[in-house]
Amino acid sequence: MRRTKEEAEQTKEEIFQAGLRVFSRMGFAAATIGDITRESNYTRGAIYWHFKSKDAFYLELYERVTSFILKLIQECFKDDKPFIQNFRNTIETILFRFLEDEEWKMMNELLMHSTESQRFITLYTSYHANIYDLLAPIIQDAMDNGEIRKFSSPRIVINLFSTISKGIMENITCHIVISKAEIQEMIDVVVRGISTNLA
Amino acid sequence: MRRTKEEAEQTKEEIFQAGLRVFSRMGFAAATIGDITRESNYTRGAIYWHFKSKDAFYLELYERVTSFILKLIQECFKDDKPFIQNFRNTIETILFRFLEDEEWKMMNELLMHSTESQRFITLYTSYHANIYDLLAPIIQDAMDNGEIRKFSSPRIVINLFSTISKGIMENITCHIVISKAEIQEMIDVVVRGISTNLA
DNA sequence: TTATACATACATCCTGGTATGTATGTATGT
DNA sequence: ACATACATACATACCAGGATGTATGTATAA
Repeated sequence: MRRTKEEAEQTKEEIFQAGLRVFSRMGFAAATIGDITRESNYTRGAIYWHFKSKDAFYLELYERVTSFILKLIQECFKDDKPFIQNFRNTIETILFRFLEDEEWKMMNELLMHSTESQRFITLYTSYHANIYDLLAPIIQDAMDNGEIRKFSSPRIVINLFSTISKGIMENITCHIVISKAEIQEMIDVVVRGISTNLA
Repeated sequence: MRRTKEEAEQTKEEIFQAGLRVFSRMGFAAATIGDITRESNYTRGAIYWHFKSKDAFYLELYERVTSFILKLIQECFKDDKPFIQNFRNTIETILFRFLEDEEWKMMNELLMHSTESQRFITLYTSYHANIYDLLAPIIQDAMDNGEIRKFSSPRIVINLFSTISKGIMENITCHIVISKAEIQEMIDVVVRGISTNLA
């Protein structure tokens, strides 16, 4: 039953991939070792041979994913093109790849730990729909008035609205931003970005 | 042991509040009914009297919180001031309150289901620190060059970078945005916002 | 008295972790 | 070259703890 070193490496890799899928799909707490065995077609023995515990597994996976993503960002900014161009390129690369590359998507979802349970995504979607119904006409007016630039849909502005709110909240939760002044600077950027004329 | 109707309502409210604290702190999967009993000083019997199941409890809490937040947004946009002013005001209100009002903070964290486990927040913080170390000098250069506006710290731009990335990713996950064109429009807003000159 | 508003006790299931079994690669002495 | 001893790479079985949900007990409002 003993495999060669290469085979064992392969096994660990398969378990890794299965763990990635499971954790990104279900979140850390909801995911069980049993889920990973089913996803990987290996047994608990294999998983506990390669990883000390569920925590350790998650940590290793997390670290691996972060380092991978950091490397990508690093490479995106390596060119000595103008900053703005690099900035735009990097985000586009990250996001377009998120649309197309399933593994990349899972890696990022793991980092965001935002889909704690797929079961509740519909909840959030409907919440967002409510926000949309509320703000869409207001934003449409503002676009028609020429107060803000004309976007393809009010949804763009609404998404920016919720994105920036949630993003800053999460920064606060993780003790990254704390001052009101900083918050205002970040809001200013978006306001300036959607305005027709500069402040 | 039977209470009056008002007392029962009060009990349910206390359980609600305790559930809010527990779910926002630990996430849905990790939180247990036992945690809520300890937080509320009521027993499992009380909780299962007022709520059909753990799922049902969470759903009711979620709905209650979303409707509360929606109402606040609604009120913020009620004034017929210029849109931009309302927009800025609303986000500021939401975020400043997030800094100051503990219950408000918990309600939003519940919606974000972003703090699945407080145990791992340090992980994310350190990940963010790595991104900071990587991008801070690049952004400082761009500010010095006059390529982008001078912010109080490179952190502002970095936070915008990660905020917008994660925000759009989550929109994709929840099937809210899907086209590349929409993504580009959103990125454009931030790029325009940080640029020294308009596109 | 009866429905209510809980508290208590219980039944069942599931999870993480561990102990054990076992087949096989691999290093080593001869 | 080859037998042997051991480490490795898992699979299987098991266990203690804890989780949800339910059944039951009970005091009291109505």
